[in-house]
Amino acid sequence: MPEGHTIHRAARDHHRMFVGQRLTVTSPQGRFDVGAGRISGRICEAVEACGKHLLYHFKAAPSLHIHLGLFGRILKGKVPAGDPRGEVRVRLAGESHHVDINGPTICETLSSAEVVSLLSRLGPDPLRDDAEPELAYARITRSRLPVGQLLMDQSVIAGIGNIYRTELLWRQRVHPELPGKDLSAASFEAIWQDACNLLALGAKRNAIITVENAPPARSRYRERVNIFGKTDCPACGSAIRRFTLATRKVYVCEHCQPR
DNA sequence: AGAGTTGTTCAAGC
DNA sequence: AGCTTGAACAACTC
Repeated sequence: MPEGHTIHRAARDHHRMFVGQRLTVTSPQGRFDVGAGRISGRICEAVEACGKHLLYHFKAAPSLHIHLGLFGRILKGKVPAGDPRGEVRVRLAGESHHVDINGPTICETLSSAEVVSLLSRLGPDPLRDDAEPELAYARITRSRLPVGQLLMDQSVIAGIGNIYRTELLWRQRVHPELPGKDLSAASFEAIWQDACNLLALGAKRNAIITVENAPPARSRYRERVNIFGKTDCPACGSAIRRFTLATRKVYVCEHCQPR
């Protein structure tokens, strides 16, 4: 479910809901230690996203660090909250709403020094205004690895996942197997700018949308994409090739994305 | 019902 | 040092 747009959307929403409030933090299954009031009852000062990482900052307490991984979910409801459904690692309850974090791969507290070290190992995030894209381009041109792999590396760019990497490369007509060191500055610029726009659109619409003039969503799965999971190229009609890159399936139109 | 998946880390080895 | 591979973890849709 989550690429960067999901996490940023949640961070904005939760920021609005929780900042300045005293949060009740519980761990229904007891699989996350919030014991001894480490966070519980503390004032929420900020909610922040960087790439796919979500951070809740508290007054005079460690931060809560969430990473949803491949399967994690964030469920929101009004207080009073009902019984937790599924693997709810942590529940955050404010005055009017509560949030359940289901099945995250990371759910932990971090000191401020640990927060700094987490953020420092992430690459620039197209959805953050403090992003420095030059750092990403420097990393890319330093490597012979395929661009399609580098775009998925969170220490190169934070927030891009498997669908966005496929779609960005198709939209900018770059072959995923192009070695990073051969990516032109112009192509990188275009990919970066496109990522900024698409991720922002995704956060706004709560769905990955990479096609122009997307019609309203019909099903629950609301993603609207060009070649991800498809068999034919919408631009030229030729067959889409799929193969594994960085342990994930990537799609390419060999005609529109020449090597 | 079972396969597939919008992710990451770690360790070991080349 | 740069890179590759595999295992482990998890929730939901079709």
